[in-house]
Amino acid sequence: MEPDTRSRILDAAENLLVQHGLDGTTLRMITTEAHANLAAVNYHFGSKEALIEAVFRRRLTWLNEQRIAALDAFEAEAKGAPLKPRQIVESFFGVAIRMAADKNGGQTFMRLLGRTYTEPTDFVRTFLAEEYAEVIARFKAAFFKALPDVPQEEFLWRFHFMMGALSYAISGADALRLLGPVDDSDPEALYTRLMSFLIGGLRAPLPEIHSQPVRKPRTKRAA
Amino acid sequence: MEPDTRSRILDAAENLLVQHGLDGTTLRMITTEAHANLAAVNYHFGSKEALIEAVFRRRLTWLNEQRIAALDAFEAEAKGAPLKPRQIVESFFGVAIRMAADKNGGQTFMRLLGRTYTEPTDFVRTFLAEEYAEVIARFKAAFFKALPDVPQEEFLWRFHFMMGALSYAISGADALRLLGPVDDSDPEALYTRLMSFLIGGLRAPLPEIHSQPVRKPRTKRAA
DNA sequence: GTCTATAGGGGGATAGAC
DNA sequence: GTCTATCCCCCTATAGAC
Repeated sequence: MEPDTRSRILDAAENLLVQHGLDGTTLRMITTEAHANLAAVNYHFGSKEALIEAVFRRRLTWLNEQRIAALDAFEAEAKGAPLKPRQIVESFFGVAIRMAADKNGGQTFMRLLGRTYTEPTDFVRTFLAEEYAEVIARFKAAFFKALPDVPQEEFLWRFHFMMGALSYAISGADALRLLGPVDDSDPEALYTRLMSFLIGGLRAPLPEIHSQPVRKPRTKRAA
Repeated sequence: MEPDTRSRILDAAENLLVQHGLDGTTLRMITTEAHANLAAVNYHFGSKEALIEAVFRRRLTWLNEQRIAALDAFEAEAKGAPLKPRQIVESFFGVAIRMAADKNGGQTFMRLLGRTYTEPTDFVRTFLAEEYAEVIARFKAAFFKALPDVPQEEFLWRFHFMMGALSYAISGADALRLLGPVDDSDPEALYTRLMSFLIGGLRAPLPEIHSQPVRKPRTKRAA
């Protein structure tokens, strides 16, 4: 058992949030599992929302630092030349998959993070945007430099699709089991599989988008 | 406004569920938005869970019928020959993207479906498994026939990753906006982009998985 | 079929003793 | 820092009038 109440509450909240979601997890569930008193949450964190924010920040800050460190290392090695797409993908998604393989909470946390992107809760989105601002800027720049032939908008979509694949790779094990019996116990295999898929998607032939060539002229608004 | 109370409740529930999740949506919110009485939900559906199930089944049954119809059409045309991967992907994911472009509820529903896969609520998973059983069997068979060189386990993972990309394509618009300003208003462009990405991922070079070569002998269970 | 009213339980937050 | 006790709110579900 953790030494201090605060840490025990964070761990319990992480575990319960991934199972029951933000609204489905109650302070009573959390304090019971943490062997703490109900009032302890408000004493240590101030409110349920503040506790949830602390759960995310605890590991997300570290994750994004790792991502930037990985990118820094590749860029130092490249001495100003563009990175290979594989290196950028590795820096962003590889680090995440490796964290997801860490039984010491990382696994739980990454599942929580994965399901949170599709749950648009306002206060969560606000601090996620904060936490991600720097890492997103760095990776966009690296990708644009590495793939100058890919239109920026196209790349943003592909990055988004890649996030979806990552999310399911980590937190969609239940959906996966809908498909049939599979072995999801080997993180190394998962890493290899996902990287292969992501790079295949990223480097797919560019589609021709026959979109409206120009934004439609602004007409009177419909009622 | 819809003619009957029952339909109004279903529509209101769909809208609210996608925004607030299963636990975050209350019967009061639903009946208020539907201009119905609080007791109407229990009269028409029996319980909150039964209402949620009705919301899913109303459109999911139709969606999966469309998927199977699309596959049937391609298979009739192929006269027993394996389909092209592109045709199978089109049948499964193309139909979904097209439903997601339908403003008449399909859009909302597909976003709801996308976020539900990563929310493992027991009673939802139960009826989703039911609704998907047939379509999954059909598509697995078609894929295995089309790509006999891809190991089945590898394919299941790729299918799973593709589901993740689809989910984000449809319901992750908020996460996408974290990345920067993008135009997500053109469903045709989204369709083209996603298909290109999915097929790139599906046809990526097979990774070498250095997993434990044989299932470990069954040892005594740990405590 | 639709309403009002209410039962019965559980939620987050806090006051105040220790 | 940690506890008990409690406030006040909102939840789902249902009984019973219309």
